[in-house]
Amino acid sequence: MEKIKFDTNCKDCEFRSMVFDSLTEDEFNLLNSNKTGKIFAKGETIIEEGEIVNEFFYLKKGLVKLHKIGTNNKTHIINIAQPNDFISLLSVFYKSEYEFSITAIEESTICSIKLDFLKKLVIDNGEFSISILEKMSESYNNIIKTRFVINNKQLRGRIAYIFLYFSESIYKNNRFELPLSRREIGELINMTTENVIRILSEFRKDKIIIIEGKTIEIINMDFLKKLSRTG
Amino acid sequence: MEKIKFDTNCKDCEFRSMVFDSLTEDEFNLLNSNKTGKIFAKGETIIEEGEIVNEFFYLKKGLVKLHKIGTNNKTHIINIAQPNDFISLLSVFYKSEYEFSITAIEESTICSIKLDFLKKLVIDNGEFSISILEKMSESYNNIIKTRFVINNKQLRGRIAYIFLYFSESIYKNNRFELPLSRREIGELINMTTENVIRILSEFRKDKIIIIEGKTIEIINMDFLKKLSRTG
DNA sequence: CGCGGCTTTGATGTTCATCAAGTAAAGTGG
DNA sequence: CCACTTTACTTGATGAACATCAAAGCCGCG
Repeated sequence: MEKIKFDTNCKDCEFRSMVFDSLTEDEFNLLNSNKTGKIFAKGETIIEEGEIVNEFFYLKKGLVKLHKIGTNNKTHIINIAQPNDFISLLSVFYKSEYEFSITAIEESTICSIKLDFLKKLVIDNGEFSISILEKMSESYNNIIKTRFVINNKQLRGRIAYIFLYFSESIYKNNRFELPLSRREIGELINMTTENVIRILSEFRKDKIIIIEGKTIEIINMDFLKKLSRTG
Repeated sequence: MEKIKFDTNCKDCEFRSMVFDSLTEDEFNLLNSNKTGKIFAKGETIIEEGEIVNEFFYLKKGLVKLHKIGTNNKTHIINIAQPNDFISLLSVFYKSEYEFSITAIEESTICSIKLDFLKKLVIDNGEFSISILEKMSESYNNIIKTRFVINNKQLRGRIAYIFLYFSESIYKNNRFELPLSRREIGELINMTTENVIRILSEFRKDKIIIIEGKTIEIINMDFLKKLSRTG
């Protein structure tokens, strides 16, 4: 089945101001005709690890996870990407194959540009190169820093950290719907499903959060913040 | 005390073929006059976390560690960089301050280029931009992959992995001198000093390695490889 | 309506960090 | 160059944190 194509003019896209602003009028029009927009349903695979890189993707709307199967045959989630993230930046310039799989965890709109065209833009337009370098550094740095922070915490601290992340960085709300299953949360912050659930129950009993299935409401924000800081 | 300056013509540098090859004759001559070479002794700090970024460093010779203090106040080594690595690439295009400290773990020759000049090269020369993007992707990818692999192993597997890394990737020899103390090895692969020592003793007793102070010789390579694979 | 995946709780065992204490090695100052 | 201090290395004992195993309820979906 053909994917639903999403069609719009890049002029209306918030991305323009972020990176593509340095493009000339001509380049911008070319970009417009070289891009494709697609909508992926929750759970749908966008990129499979090992696929040949010939397009460059960015996330316009929705939420996706980057993941990879470890040597122990268990899936690990490396990162959650939000709108405006360049989700395939991590492989594009280095490898001919994607290093990670990418899957939608909410309905997501993905725009893609042919890699050759992107490279041409980089070669032709110096300001644009700098923008891409900055954006790429930022993405990579965030991933490294986040992994670093998570690994420095024990389980309770990791749950606190990730809940604050959802609340503050993604949903900007004390109450939000978890886009991940308990198992996926474990995959994201390196712990077993059982322990995710156990700590959730503990937090519920201690009146730090209210749980209604996938909906989480943070009640004692201070406690979570303290826990996230100290580990 | 002024640092020893190391002076040579970039024409003779192996780097040229790697990245700077795409520069024009003029740009290359400018590079030559904009670069400085310095020699750092073992243990000497090259960059301190938080310092302002205004130079771009690459490692011509030697071995350095990238490290950072975690929330638990313990030092963690993020990466070991080898000759030809662009050791400050990770912060240059994103932040105005370095994210990590960098310290020489062997006598190291570091070449540096003023950041403004590097940015000018990127803007002016499209092919060079692509080289930098590729090199940067590679560095970041390696770090993420290595951290991923290490965290998927238990202690014995981590030691096996890191010894194979020293033996195969750095020293190309079954016998090598460890550039890190036992504590630093722990900082690199996330374990306590005591457990590093314990597992070293265990490997010695099981005739997998011979230890003479800092010198390690791998005897049972197959065992180490198997251990490194399975965890 | 039955099957598989997700969730939950409890019991058990393993892995690893922490604590303690001692030896060896490497700087440091008189 | 020697006494002194500090840092690195080593081993053992203990306990905490966490994974694993087991069992059962729940829900959605074909």
